[in-house]
Amino acid sequence: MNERNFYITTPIYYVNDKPHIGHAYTTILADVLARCHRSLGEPTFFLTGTDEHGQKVQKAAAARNITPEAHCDETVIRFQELWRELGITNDKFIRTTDPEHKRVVSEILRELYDRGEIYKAEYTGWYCVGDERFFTEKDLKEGKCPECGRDVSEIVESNYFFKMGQYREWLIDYIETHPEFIQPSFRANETLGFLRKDLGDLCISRPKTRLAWGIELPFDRDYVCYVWFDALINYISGVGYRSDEKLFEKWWPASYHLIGKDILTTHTVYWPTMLKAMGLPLPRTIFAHGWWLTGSTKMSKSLGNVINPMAMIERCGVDAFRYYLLAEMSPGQDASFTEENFVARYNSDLANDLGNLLNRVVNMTCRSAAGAIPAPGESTGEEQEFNDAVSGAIEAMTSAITGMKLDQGLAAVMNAVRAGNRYLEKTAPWALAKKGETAKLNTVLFTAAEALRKVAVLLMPVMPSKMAELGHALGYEAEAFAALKLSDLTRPTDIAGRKVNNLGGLFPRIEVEAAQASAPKAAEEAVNVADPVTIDEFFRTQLKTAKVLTAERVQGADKLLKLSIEVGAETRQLVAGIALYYTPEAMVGRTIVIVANLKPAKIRGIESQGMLLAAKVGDQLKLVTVDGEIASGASVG
RNA sequence: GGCGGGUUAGCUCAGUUGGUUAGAGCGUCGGAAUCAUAAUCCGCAGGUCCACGGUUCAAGUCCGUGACCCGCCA
Repeated sequence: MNERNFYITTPIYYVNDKPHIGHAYTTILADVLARCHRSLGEPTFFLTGTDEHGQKVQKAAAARNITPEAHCDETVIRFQELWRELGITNDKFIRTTDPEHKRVVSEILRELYDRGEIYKAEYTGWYCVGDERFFTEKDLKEGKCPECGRDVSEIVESNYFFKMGQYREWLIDYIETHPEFIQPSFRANETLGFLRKDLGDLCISRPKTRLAWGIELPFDRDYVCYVWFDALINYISGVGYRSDEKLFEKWWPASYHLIGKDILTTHTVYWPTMLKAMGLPLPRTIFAHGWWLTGSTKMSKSLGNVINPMAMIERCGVDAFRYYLLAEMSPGQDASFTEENFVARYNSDLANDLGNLLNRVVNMTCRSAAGAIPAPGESTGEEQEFNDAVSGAIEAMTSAITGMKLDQGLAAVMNAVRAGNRYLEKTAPWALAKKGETAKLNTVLFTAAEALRKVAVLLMPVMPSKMAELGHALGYEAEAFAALKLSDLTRPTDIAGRKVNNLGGLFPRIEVEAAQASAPKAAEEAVNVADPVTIDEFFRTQLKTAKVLTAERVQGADKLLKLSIEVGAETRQLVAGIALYYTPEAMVGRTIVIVANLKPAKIRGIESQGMLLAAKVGDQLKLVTVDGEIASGASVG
């Protein structure tokens, strides 16, 4: 491998999973690093993809009554579309169902088997029929299934094992002598801790009777290859191992395997020993990043607090999302994702500092320099100070890329941007224009514009399309600007004389009023428990769901809406005092909750056959509704 | 229970091999300015650097003990 070639991978994601912020973060981080290294002029290869075999896919496909292949073909699109949306520039998307990958896995299995690295053994385990899962003695909790607590049955099964244990000493030594191999270093410690206990052999098969959806073992057609042995090989099959040796020579060993900390052991123990057995060199660095947390809880599907990346993008744009993820997490540590935090950082860094600086420069150039960036006059200490901050940012960003500290690099860039705003305050070009000090004015406008150009190049890997817009604002053709590299920043600039374009706000501020309204203070009224109702009393009130068919304002009453609603088979009329909070149009089609056995009453001469439920605090009112689709007339309680 | 890491301004965190008044960003407050997305700039806010003990001329920075938190493993 050429030292200057950069090959980076993400894990291959389980195709049956729904993409979430964890997938998005790893992939964006890999993308930014890939773009950075391209920007440094290094040949770069970026691989991502999907892991498509296994029980869950088999089950999901069966449930849909389609083949696993068809299921994968459909679900893989979710990842591919998201990556397109996020501007991911992977050079290849590998799927473990690719014929090429399957052939390579099969060949490797055959070779290792022939060389005695893989053997067959019988072992006893426990099977939970309900979960359809196999457990070892150690997994069990008090003799029961650790997942569901039900009884398990003992079964004897034969499987194939990879002789992983024999490489224990070698791997310990390798990790100890290669501090860059596992990053951050405390993850290397964890791996060593794991290795200090005994290291067993790795079960790499499943009998087809239990799992049919997988790569068949070439030496025993009754078995398929199990999970990791199949999946990990993507890192080499994706760059031509056993299919295009020249390509493989070019890229292997990988510069980085980016992973989440949950799959540390598989990557720092299974994978290196597999490579050792194959006689291949190990990747230079396996980097495990942390989790995104909401509050202090791990993001996970089962906890239902997953932030949908797509939803965030709609709100703020892809580039800002990418910037936030990179600026906020110091790689390796966990980080919290909160909307408040996101808005604060967006407004502060992108809107107030960077976007505003660009706007100031463009506006003044239009007003005081006929819309073209002027050639500079003489420089003074003020220019020097600002330029130093920009140079510092270039230096910091460059070393941040190789040191995997992009958050720090971005901080240095923002520091330069702030220096830019400071520079304008000090030199006050608006005052220079009034006084007619053209030479100094030209110097200031030029210096600021040129600094922005450099900043844009530094931020391009993180925010490619926004920085393209910035380039356009400074009068560059899109393609020419996108082609600018970090390594070009030492060359003389060609910015003087360019016609600027007023974009009218590169990063519009996100106003927080909406966010505040959606998170009102808790009601202060205390609940009176001194006089409780019995359950029978409570159920004298019949609550039912109802669907709003029509809605109109009541003449002469600005607070009232007249609704016709469907309650099961019957249609009723209802008058509700919600007109200040809901328009008639907003009501139609909604499912609401009503008191169905309320004594009818006349309101403004109109009979109301029931009452709808709503929550009220202060000057806010929200309808009580149900969590999803349900027929009208359903009882609530 | 074993191993490892953490506890620094209201919040999020930096603090190299121990050494002058412990830093940044955000937030709060006061002021300036008006080219700009009510954005910007300046200033202030006095944090027992978890606690106790120790080493040292000198400790947030090394050692010990304890408390709390976290990670990996069992």
